[in-house]
Amino acid sequence: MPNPPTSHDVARIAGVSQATVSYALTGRGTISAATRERVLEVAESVGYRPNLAARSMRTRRTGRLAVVSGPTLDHQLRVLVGAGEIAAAAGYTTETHTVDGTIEERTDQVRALADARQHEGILTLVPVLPHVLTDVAAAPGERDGATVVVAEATFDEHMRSLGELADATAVGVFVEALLQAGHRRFLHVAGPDQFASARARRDAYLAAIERAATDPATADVVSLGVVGGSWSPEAARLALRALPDSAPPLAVVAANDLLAAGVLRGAAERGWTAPGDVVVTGWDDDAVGAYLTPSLTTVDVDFTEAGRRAMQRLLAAVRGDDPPERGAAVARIVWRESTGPQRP
Amino acid sequence: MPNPPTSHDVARIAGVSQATVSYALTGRGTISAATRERVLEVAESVGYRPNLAARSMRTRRTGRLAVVSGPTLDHQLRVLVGAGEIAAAAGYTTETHTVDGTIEERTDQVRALADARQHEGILTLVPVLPHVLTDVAAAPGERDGATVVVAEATFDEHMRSLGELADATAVGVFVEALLQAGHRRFLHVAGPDQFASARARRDAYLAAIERAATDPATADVVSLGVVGGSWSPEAARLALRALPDSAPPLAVVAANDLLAAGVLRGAAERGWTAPGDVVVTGWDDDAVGAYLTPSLTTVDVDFTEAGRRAMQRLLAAVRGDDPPERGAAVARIVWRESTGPQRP
DNA sequence: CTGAAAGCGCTTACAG
DNA sequence: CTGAAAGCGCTTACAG
Repeated sequence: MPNPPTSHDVARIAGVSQATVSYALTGRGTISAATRERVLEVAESVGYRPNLAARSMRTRRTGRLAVVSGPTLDHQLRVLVGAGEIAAAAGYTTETHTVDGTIEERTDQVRALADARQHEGILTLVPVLPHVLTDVAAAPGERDGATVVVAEATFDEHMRSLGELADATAVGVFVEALLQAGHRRFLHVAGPDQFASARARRDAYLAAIERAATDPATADVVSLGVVGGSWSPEAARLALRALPDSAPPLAVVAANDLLAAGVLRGAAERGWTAPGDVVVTGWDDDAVGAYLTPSLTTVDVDFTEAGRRAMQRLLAAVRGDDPPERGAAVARIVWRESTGPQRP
Repeated sequence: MPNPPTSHDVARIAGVSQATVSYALTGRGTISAATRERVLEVAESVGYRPNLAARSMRTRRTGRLAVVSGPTLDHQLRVLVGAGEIAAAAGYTTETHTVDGTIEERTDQVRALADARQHEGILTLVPVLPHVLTDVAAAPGERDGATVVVAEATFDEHMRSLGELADATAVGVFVEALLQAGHRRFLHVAGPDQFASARARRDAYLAAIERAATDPATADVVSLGVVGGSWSPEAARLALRALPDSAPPLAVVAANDLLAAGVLRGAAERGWTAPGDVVVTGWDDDAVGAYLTPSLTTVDVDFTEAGRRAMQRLLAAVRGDDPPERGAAVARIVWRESTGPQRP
């Protein structure tokens, strides 16, 4: 068969009109059960598949969603899996688009994708400026049929990030537990400032230290400051090397496991023991981290679940439904050797 | 504007027929430069975007490609980035689909995707049975307009895997270099058998040992066998724990960095030094691996480049061109501390 | 309950 | 060089 069968072919074979075939497949018109069954049988037997381009032209629905990610984040594949799962269950296909550059450039690229109107909705995993985002509070009718754009992480008016993956409350838990265990000298190895998650963890660290300083029981806390500013473990290693000999005993809160690994390496190179002279926490539950010596205390983030939730928010926006309620946190602390024997 | 402008709207404003607008945009018909320019100006000014569903219905081309991946492989995001880059440059959009299950189930899922005929081509990164793959040697005209399916990794008649990412020649280099450095006792920690790459590395290990045994200079080589069979570092750690006390000095070829980390941990737990009692090699150039103590000798795989090449093969097949020539290897050995001071 | 017909927005021979 | 017209394969009021 040179061309795939169309609804006309099915109609001819089933001895009905083409419209009847359409009704049988969409289940929309009024049609007798017997006719529907016969049509569906014929459709099945000839391997009929509706031409989605034609359907889309009539319905003005494309059934396509786009997920925008950055070029490098390893964990985003898991987010994509979760998002794709939910979208598929709702009858949508998802396409992945990669954007890069400054936040303005990324925003422009998302805007261009939305203007192409090929998708019913766009979920962006990379932060973009809020002006491209759809006002989900507005009635769907007021949206001009424009593509709905929803972000996993976005910025509030203070450029603080919002979104599941930017939740940094575990940092406060780390600091408090380490204070409880007797630690008083702290250091934060931060990620790059452009990353919402990195900023959130840094801010949470500074807030936790400030809280500790205010509490009479821990007023003798001292922060050696915030170092780093990239996801490079080399920067973390060098930061450790640059510390004064008097630094230990030291508690380091690293913005992720990679930086924590750099910290451990730097400490080892100076002959500092871990978790003796230096304790350290990471983030992401990197698979290798559990097999470091000492194994890494970290935050296990359920990226797949975060992807599912983000997609649920997008779907709700596309349909004009109320946004789903926020679920339980997707982050869970995993205590291991790098913070010493104490557990909260 | 309630609906986006169509070519009719542009035609009306520009004072030409709708067909002329189409010619101006596709650059296909015979049309005066002046008219074309005027039409393009109007199109630009009203923000005209061709309706791709309508275009697709006429041209029978969708401009869409699909990339099929598994649900878990972290590195595949980089492959996707490379593949998407090439596809976008060729004017295609790429969609990501995830399949799971046995090889038969995955094959069926790819088949269903192809049968839907929504894509001009499908690139599968997960191995599938060869019968879904398009015979790229056949003339495009003989393909019935069916969706072209190309695999990154596939199986030859001996179920050996083919494809950039299954190239395991670095294993032979590891074994030879370690033999040269005086090592004679070897162990392979294998990945899961379902993975083409894992099988390729295991086979390359066995072949290298056999070669060494044949060579008079290294005939005293002894392999303690092949252990493991999953990507779990825990399995690797336990494998080390299960070794006899007499195992060292031992050279371990692990199927990836994660397993190598498990090996190092297991060795440390037994009080074996690395790279003294035990040397180990990994694979993938995991970011944390470089900061382990000892840092991990590994294989840096350019996943993005592998993705680019795979997509180039798909595009060639879609267009009916000859497949592109195989480029230089995408894998590069990175020697670090875990194999000791010797370098080949 | 079923069918004839219009129309979604394009591309492309064909006529002028 | 330009336009009128057909048609890609659907969905959906509307008439019977």
